[in-house]
Amino acid sequence: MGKQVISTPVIRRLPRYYRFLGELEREKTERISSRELAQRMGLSASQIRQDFNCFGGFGQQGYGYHVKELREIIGEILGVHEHTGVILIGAGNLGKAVAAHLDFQKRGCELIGIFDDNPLLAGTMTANLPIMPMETLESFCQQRKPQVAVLCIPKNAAQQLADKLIAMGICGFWNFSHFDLRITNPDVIVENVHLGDSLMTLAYCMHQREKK
Amino acid sequence: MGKQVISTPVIRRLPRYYRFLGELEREKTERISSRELAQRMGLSASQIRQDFNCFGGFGQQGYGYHVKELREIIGEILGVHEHTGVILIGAGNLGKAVAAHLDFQKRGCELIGIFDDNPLLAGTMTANLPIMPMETLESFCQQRKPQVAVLCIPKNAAQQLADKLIAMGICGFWNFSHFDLRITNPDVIVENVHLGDSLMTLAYCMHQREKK
DNA sequence: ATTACATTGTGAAATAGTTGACAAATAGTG
DNA sequence: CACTATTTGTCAACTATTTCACAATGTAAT
Repeated sequence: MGKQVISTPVIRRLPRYYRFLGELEREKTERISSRELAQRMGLSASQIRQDFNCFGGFGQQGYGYHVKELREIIGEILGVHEHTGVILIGAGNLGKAVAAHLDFQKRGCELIGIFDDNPLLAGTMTANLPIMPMETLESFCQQRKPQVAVLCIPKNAAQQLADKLIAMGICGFWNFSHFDLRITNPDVIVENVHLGDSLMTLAYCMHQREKK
Repeated sequence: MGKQVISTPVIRRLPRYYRFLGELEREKTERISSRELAQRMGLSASQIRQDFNCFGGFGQQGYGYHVKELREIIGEILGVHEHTGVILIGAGNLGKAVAAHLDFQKRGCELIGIFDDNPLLAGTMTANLPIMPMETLESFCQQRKPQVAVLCIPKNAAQQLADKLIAMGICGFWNFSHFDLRITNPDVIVENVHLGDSLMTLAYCMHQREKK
């Protein structure tokens, strides 16, 4: 059984499965069938079976899936027990909110440093970490070797900074700047969060709705 | 030429086209071919032509597209000149950041009210708006008739609040809570922003990368 | 143990989305 | 004006993704 490549749509559904299974676990549900889970998640049962089957299939015929076991397996696939080092750059409104709002540890990441070029912020605490000046970024990366950078910076600074960060050993970006990074190195992974695009999509749908 | 339905992937690309065309306009570029735009955006030229053609095609053979004109048309399609009323609920870290960080007006929306159930926040200003107590939400909706609610609240409060908001006339949600709303009414539009899922997807890709 | 029922895993069919190819049209040039 | 180089709009081919259908297998009840 050679290792097939998992398609992007499947990967993007995994965190959602993980979330729903967490809910079920909290509700003390021990088993669930693809049909029930499908109904709850608004998917088709066959899609769920197909998805799980990409990783080998962990159900039992005539029974369904063990909620706890299934959640653990998906957690393992997602790597929730990893400790990927993450730094966050730009401690403005959004940067602080991201640092404070998300539990990185539950998601296989560890936020180990926050940087901002505003000297007034240096030393203030966010998410139990002191905000550090940009001058210290390079030596920090040499010492601690973070792999992922969260970019919460204005769009005009993004590309230049990203290039520098790659030179410092960063190989993954969680990009909140309203800018699409041009990364030539195929080993560098970029996950964009374009909040503006998301809002515009909603606005489009709202205004289409009106027309009906 | 009957009006076909535009597929979701196409719609989701529109804001990105709009963004890139804005950049080109700022660079004083007057015309662009699908080939050049494709290269810049990392898409195929044929996809770009196909996408624009959903709305009728606004290029000129042998010339390409007028940047400014094209941007205006896409802006019109997206409804950037609309004034959809938006309220934001939950003025924590994330709520404040979203309110302050995004230019709603440029995207066809108008942020007209911010609400939070913490009485200590009542009256403090965010994004030029006073934070209002939740008790005033209903009368506010009756008067101002907002259509969209941004949910920046804990996941356990989300479903109940969403139901109430629908009863108050809200028909679109921009949902930042780590919870998938169960909305039965097909006329209500939900745009989820699951930051946690996005981070997990990145984490998955990072840890797959390692294995190679 | 036997039987009836439920539910998975899976290959095949159907649907959706992307890419390729080219005729038709226009721009630009001498 | 005639000719060449571009580039769109569009149909068809291709690829990816989802859904369907059902044999195989296990559960649960008697």
